[in-house]
Amino acid sequence: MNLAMHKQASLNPLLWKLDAIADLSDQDKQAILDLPMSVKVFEADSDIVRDGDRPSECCLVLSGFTCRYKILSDGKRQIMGFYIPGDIPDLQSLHLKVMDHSIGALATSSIALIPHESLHAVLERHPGLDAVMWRDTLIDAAMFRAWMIGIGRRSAYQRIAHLLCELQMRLKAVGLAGENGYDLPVTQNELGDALGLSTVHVNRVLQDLRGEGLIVLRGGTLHIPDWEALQVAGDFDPAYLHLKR
Amino acid sequence: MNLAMHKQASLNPLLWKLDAIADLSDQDKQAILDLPMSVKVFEADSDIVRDGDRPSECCLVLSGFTCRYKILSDGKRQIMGFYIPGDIPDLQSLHLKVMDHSIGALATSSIALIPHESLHAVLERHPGLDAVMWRDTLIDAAMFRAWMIGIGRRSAYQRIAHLLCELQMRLKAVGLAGENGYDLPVTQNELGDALGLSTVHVNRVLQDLRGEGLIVLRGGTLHIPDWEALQVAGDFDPAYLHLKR
DNA sequence: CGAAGAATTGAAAGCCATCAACCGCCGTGG
DNA sequence: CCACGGCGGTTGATGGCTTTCAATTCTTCG
Repeated sequence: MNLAMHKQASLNPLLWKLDAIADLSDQDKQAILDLPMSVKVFEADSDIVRDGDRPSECCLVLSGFTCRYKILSDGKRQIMGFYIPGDIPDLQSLHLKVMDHSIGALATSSIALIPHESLHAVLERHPGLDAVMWRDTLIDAAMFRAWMIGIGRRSAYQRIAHLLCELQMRLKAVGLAGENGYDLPVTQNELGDALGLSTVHVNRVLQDLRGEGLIVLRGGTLHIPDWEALQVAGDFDPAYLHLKR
Repeated sequence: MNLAMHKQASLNPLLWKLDAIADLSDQDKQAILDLPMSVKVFEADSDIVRDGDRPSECCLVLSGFTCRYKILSDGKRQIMGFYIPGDIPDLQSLHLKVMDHSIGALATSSIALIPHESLHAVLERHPGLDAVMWRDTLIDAAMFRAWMIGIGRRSAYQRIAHLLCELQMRLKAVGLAGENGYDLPVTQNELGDALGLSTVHVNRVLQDLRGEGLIVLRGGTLHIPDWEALQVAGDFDPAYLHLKR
């Protein structure tokens, strides 16, 4: 990647993200940079795409923090994933016309909207990109599976540790985490909805993790004093993220 | 679909399945029928693909009953999905080189093995098929999400009802379920591993479901006396399966 | 008929949810 | 400048769904 492209990459977290999961040719990268998109800012707690929608564009997270969630008939919410800059949480809408869940902003987020037709056209002309995008949705599915395993078979303590590990890896891949910590603009209530736990229990387990010296979490900033130990506590194996390094 | 093709379709459950989730051209169908494949029979409780493998072929279920699962470091097993004739549980291996979980046979199953290179070649020449296959993996991901919601936010009673509903819909789509029931060659232990429940609790909840008159389950055969009621009990909405009808 | 696996039952314990209250921070407005 | 209001975080008590352990019955099949 030459200097000019590097500069553009910093403007486009999508390239950072794709670079972390696959090898892209320069033509493919340029094609991405040439994609038409309109940028829109979403306030915290607002919906970007709603359950039942038939989107005609995909949303690329440029900054902020978003999540995939669904509201059940009894009002409970299950968050199924957190999406950070570089992610396209509704890439699937390219091939699944009706949304079966919602995408929402947890913090103020700027979102690039890319028309389906533009994406389809680019993917058709760049088979390599098509493969990478497919791969991205497959990694998304792998994260669902990891999440499922956590909810199904791990204790609350392990689950939270695992989630914090996953975010560390993913945020670092797009340059948004340091070696041992990151900003986590997520409430304990939202963590609970993500992990299938009550807010109260999340609070208590976080205190346990703090007590063990595994995390320092204050004011939306997470510090991980001992990365190895946290991985062990969360039974975390990053293989499922399918990152290149 | 003309008569000749219909006949071949009965030989290839994959066509039935794809027909249920997308519109295929006759050329696309023929391309699928022309795929080279070798058939292999797997005994119950044997692995078809293993965690850590780097498959060079995809496995298409022709008959039997298989599942996707992962063993945790403490020995617990989480089953992440059941796969039935017409499904290609490791289609993802086309773009994710290393398996992050295993595929196993729950009942004796005949599996068609299709070389990656053949699939890649066909998908390249048939963009429509490429889209359908991508769509298939996206529906797989949607099932993970539905599963996750169940484990995270639904009671054991709802979860089991929901799973039985899902299988009814999917089996019917490939002609393996009647209007109100199907063969379910799955032990209560396996149901538990799928739903994040203990065997004992699965047993008790099944008795509850029987007591409510929602299911009749004996000797691996499930009968659903009141389909509507079971859907309500499981809070089941088939939208996530993205079936055409 | 015997053995192995699957289903079932009972009792006890534990993790986590629920309910309810209180604290602390921070932005707003008088 | 300080009171107010709201949200997020924290704490305590209680209860229930589910697990675990253990033992028994039922099924299937060689």
